[in-house]
Amino acid sequence: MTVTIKDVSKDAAVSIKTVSRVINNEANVAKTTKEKVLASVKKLGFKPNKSAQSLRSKKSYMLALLYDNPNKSYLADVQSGIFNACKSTGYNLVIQECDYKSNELKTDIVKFVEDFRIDGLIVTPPLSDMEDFLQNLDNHEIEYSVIAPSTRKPESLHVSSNDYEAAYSLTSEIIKHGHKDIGFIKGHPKHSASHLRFNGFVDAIKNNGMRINEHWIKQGNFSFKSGFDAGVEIFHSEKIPTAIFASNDSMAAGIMKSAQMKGLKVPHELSLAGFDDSPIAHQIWPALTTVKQPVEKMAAHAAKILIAKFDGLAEQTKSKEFKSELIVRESLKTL
Amino acid sequence: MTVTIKDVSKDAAVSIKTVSRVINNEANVAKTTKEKVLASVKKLGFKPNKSAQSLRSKKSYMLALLYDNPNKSYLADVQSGIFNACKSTGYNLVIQECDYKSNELKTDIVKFVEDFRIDGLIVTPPLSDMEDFLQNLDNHEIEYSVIAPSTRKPESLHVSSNDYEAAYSLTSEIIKHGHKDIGFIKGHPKHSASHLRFNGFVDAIKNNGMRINEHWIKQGNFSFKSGFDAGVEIFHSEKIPTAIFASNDSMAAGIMKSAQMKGLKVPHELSLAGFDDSPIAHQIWPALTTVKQPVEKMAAHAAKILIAKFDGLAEQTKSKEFKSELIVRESLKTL
DNA sequence: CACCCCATTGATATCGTTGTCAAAGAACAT
DNA sequence: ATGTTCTTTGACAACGATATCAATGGGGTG
Repeated sequence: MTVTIKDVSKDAAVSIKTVSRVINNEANVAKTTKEKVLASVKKLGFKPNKSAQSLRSKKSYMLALLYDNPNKSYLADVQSGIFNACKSTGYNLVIQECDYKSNELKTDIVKFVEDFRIDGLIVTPPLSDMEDFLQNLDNHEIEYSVIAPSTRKPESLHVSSNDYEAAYSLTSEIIKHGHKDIGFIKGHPKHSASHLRFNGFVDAIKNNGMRINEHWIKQGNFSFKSGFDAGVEIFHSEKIPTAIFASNDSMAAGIMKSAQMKGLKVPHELSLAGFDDSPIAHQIWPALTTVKQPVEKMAAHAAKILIAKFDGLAEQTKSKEFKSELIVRESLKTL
Repeated sequence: MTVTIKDVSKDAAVSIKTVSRVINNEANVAKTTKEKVLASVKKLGFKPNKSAQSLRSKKSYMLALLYDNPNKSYLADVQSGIFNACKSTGYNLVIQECDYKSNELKTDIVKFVEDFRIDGLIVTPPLSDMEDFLQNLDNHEIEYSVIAPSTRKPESLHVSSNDYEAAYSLTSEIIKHGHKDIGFIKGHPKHSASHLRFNGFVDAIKNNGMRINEHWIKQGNFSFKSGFDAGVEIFHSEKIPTAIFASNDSMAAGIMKSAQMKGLKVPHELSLAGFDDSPIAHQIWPALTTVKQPVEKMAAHAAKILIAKFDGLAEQTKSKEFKSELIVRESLKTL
């Protein structure tokens, strides 16, 4: 038989309400009572029944992760971070794929939250960049935590990364290696990270007294293929850059493929840099110079602050910016 | 306010028990009554409260996915398949990472299942190959469905793939391309797929009247690095093969890296083949010849048969073998 | 000492379902 | 017509927690 709150109350010789108070860490329980109850809980191996708690307290103890088509390793890292944060909190995670282009997205998600009684959402790019989508959640009083949003009110829950600074310093690093002709592949235009990374690149170029060559700036969408296509275009032109900075690793890998097909040797004739430190970055040769973001930690924090808010731990409900790490690998060569 | 079974019963002018019968598809409800109730359910937009159902029926409606360190894209595919299968069934998924080497694994998982009242498990390699682990689940009357197990009793729930046949036909394909000197990198020894793939390779070689060169058979563990190391070893020897078949794509990519570092041109001087059709297979150049398994479909089926069993749908509770697809890409060249 | 206040505790109702069991009526056999 | 069985239905208890609200008692205040 499973142990219930009743068994504990009998063992500790208190009422079930007092046991409930103890396991919910409520105030106004005498220290001795609390200890007595905790001893019984431990002795009997009591675990509160989630369904009963949920039914009575009208909380589902479920978070949902909203995503639209990120790369699989990013998604896996995000999930893994959230799962770790949920562990031992009693919260669980469900995963919900979305279509950011859908007209019904807003209403679908509200319906989803209501149908499943989801307590809170964790929103990832590019949904995190859709101001009206987030506003709609606010209107329906749905709680959420955003990963890497473009702009957010200070009181909203969010985690961000220093994309601009990271792109700036990666660009500076490329320049330090002697490169003057540098191409750039932009990311998906709906992701705010795309713009931050591009701005970091542009400013680093300008602050080093160099100029942008528009022919070497291509629009991508974070996919391998878009990188490949951009590479084909660039290598087709008369003069080609000595280095290309792609807004993520998949696109950098795409460029590498197009370069190699063209017979261009990386890094001897072309240096490359990516962003994200995805698995592919070190599974190709030469390995990619890139920027590693603590995605897992960011996701964990996003979940943590959301749960902290539910549990009324105001002091732990702090949005935060995470620092990235520059990783220089073989694909970047000194000219 | 949310709509409850009581509201429906009032609207349909029946008892709550009858509504319950209808939404649970129980037998012995008159057709007209059923229609009446369903109309009210639809009209009011009633959704049963999971917590209440769960509390009363002692089912959690939660499945757990057990895994130990697969590659992220495999994990993502498995999850995605299961989530799709769960959709509209009312079941949810939690993800549980395991350490297959841990001594406490068996007891930990039993405890996990009991603590969280998990209804059933979906077990992936290499846990699916640990006969004693599965036996322990049987002993504790824990329901589960296994993905790609080595050997299973016919009455157990499992999905499998034709690893042996796929490896056999990929090897035959390599031979058809004129290769006689073929190396092989084995996968993780604890995964039954490793042995199936190796056996398929060996038999294809023998049935084509050729011989295995032991120097070109290396033990790997499915990781990129193990492939790279195996490549370094092989290319170090006097005579090198004209083709290498690695038991998965990561290792094939590792070999490609070691080949390229050695100055060996793929595929002109060395043909390569992998297995799994991971993203990396077509994100490197030349793209890998490989075998694609319908991982997502397999995982979905594993979940489906488990849920079908819970719901008493015996006829849908059928284990199944899935066929793989050979994908020939640039890394395999005719000699 | 009388009073009030606040901290602590418990009895009981309640959340929204499903399980139990019995009743009512239809159908069938004798 | 009567008894028996089967189908259909409902009243009410139960699942295991939290919420409400009242009771208790110790401590401080005038």
